[in-house]
Amino acid sequence: MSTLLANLNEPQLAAVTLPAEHALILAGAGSGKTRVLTTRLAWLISTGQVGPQGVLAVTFTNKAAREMLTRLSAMLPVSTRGMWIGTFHGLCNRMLRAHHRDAGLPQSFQILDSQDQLAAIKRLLKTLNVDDERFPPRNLQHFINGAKEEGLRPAQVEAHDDYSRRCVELYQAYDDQCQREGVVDFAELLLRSHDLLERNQFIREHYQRRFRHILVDEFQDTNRLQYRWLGLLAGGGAAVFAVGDDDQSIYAFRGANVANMAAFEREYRVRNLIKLEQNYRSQGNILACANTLILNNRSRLGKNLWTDSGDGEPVRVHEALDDRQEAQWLVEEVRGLVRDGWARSDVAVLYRSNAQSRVIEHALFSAGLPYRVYGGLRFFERAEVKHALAYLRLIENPADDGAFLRVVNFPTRGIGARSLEALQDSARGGASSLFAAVAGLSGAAAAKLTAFTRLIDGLAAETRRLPLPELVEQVVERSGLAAHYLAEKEGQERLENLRELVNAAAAYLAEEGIGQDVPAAVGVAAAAAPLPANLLADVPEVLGDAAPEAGGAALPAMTPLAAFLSHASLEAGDNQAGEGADAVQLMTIHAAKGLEFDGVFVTGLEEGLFPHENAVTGTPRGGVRPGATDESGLEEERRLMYVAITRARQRLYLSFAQMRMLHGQTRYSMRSRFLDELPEGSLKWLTPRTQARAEPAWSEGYRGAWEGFDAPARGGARPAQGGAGASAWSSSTRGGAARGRADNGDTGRLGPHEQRAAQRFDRGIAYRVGQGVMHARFGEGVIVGIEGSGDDARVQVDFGRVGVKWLALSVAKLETLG
DNA sequence: TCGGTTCAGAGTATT
DNA sequence: TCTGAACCGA
Repeated sequence: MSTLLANLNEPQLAAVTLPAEHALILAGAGSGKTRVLTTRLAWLISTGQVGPQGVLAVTFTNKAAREMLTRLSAMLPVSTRGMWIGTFHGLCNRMLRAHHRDAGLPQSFQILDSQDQLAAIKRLLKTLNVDDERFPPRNLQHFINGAKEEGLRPAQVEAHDDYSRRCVELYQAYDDQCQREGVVDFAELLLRSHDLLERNQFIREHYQRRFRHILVDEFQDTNRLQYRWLGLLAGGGAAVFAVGDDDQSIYAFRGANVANMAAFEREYRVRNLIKLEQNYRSQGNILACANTLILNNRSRLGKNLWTDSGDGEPVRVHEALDDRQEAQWLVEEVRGLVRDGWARSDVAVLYRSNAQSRVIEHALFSAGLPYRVYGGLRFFERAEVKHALAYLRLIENPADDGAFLRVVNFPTRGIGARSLEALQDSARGGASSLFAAVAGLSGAAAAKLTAFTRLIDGLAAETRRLPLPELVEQVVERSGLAAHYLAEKEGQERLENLRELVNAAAAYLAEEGIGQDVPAAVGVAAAAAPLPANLLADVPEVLGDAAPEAGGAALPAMTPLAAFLSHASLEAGDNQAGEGADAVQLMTIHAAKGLEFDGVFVTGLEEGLFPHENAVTGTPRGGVRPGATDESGLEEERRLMYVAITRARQRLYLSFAQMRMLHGQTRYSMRSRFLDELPEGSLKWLTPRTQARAEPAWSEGYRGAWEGFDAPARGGARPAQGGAGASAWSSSTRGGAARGRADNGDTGRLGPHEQRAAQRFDRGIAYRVGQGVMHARFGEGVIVGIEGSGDDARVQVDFGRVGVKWLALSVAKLETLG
């Protein structure tokens, strides 16, 4: 015990040892959140307040769940097997497996990942002859998932017009299709589990009695449905211990509802609110930047990070001419760090959007610096792996039409579109699965299709006695997949991935504690083999309550194969590229959340990119509203910046470029407003700090500037679309009231940005960004930047094909146009 | 049925 | 500019 609680700081200790009541822990970045969570768990158990079976701990990612399990077993001499620690989806899956009948699901229902779901929707639209131009599958997927995450079944979705009525119909048809085929999507796992708890008093009370303590990680990321799910579980008096950080809420776009934190505090009458503000990760200047920046957000619960490790180095800021130069500079800095003895893997390069990685990769590659890009295709998402899984799914559940269509003609068996159309017609007529409909078919196509179903039947029968890894191996061989990739020129890697799938099956069994000698296709309980503890350990207990006389042997059990398939859906695996190597780490800021590095580069700090244009204008969410600003979107971007900054332990670089290739066109942007929200004293500019920022291109001011501006006849002279990133502080300075020439210093109700811009204007340069000009030698151009004043004044002009030039006004002869 | 061409779209993402 | 998906011809 003493070792368990040793070295906790005061608020950490207070949180860990709170009484069995609801609590909200506001855990700042790097404040030891995971430690508090796991130590709380360990403390509750080791003090005998609750047994390992009496707690439920839920996370968002498998990684976080694994970490919690690992740390917990290091702290406690207790087997974590069978404990309810996992992701929302994993735990819901577990619950649905245990009560599949009550949940209205077949014993071995399969889980659709996003890819599968989209395919299912496309298939549905085709079957129903729906115009997929009017109802794009992606939109429908979004609509369906959105509804489910709000806890809404089709009947409960409000539809006020024909279009949304049709969407609701399609939602219903999609759910029917899933039900027919015995599959559930990710959102359905949660919703089904929620509905089960809500409707079935017996099951609900069982779990309410069982879980006395509910611990939730990353509470700021919960959506409404997850909040309600927790509510049902906690309804019997469990103590909810919610840990989160509203300042790190960066997933609103995928349904996260930060308001759940405030709602929790209110609805659960939380009396224990603890803030963890001591940061053990970053040095002072870095924290000062984070703290000062986030003060610009209005909607916060409020928190201020501190450290006792000193100021450390200043935060370095670099301005580059363009994206390539930014990357080049970065490469030089990294080289310097490596020379100084840094490991490359201690350095991370962060960016707002994936597209930005290309230029950086190019520069790193050219310099021979090893790097690793996070994200991308993961193991179980690979085409060849999905193909193999589709065969396995058919063995487990022949009604899975999605799996059927995926592999019926892969490798090719001469089964073309026409045969499949005939089959689909027949299946529709008989309301049966495609697999079942094959039997009723006649003609030339029938023979080939029958050969396919025989293959599957044969595999199912002959592999029934085999342990899972051997089953997988057999399927890879006899499906023809192995031969197919062997014959393919570039099939080597795919073949290796298929071999890896066999290993993954073996590893899965080992992890779940299922004996390797258990036949894969035979129900685990029926075979009297050890239960896959994580999946079924509590079933007897549940059924024991329901029907004390029912013995465990009568249990409907899931096969190791079915269990492995759901594992494959729920955990997509890593993208293995370059793992373990000493390489510079490249990733989006989103992907960096939760990680930390000695050195961090945050790149592309430009208006339009970061904060991202769409977030600021509220597009496409909420429709295109040019010129509008979206405060909540901007605040989320700022939190993203906060996350980025707080990844760094020791050294932080912030960089931006004056122009950047975007969508094939050169874009000019102002530096990000976030840079101007950092405390000057904590920064060190590596390049001269230029003057004021202007309003971003898409703002009110942008339109003001371009109105009345006649684009030069030669299209090339006009900056690329949205190009006058540096446009128009001239008009925006007056809050958009009077347009045109800025001629006074009325800065009364202006924000800091506008004020600075207005001051700049007072210095009396008669040019403005966005202004068309004519140069004797370079021709027509557009001003994209202004610097200095008086005799030192320079303007940056885009002359289209001629290029972008800085011109000193005292030297260059410019004529204004328009 | 494959392979080339064309076209649109290009923000962040876990399960 | 670059990518992925859809489409058409052999």
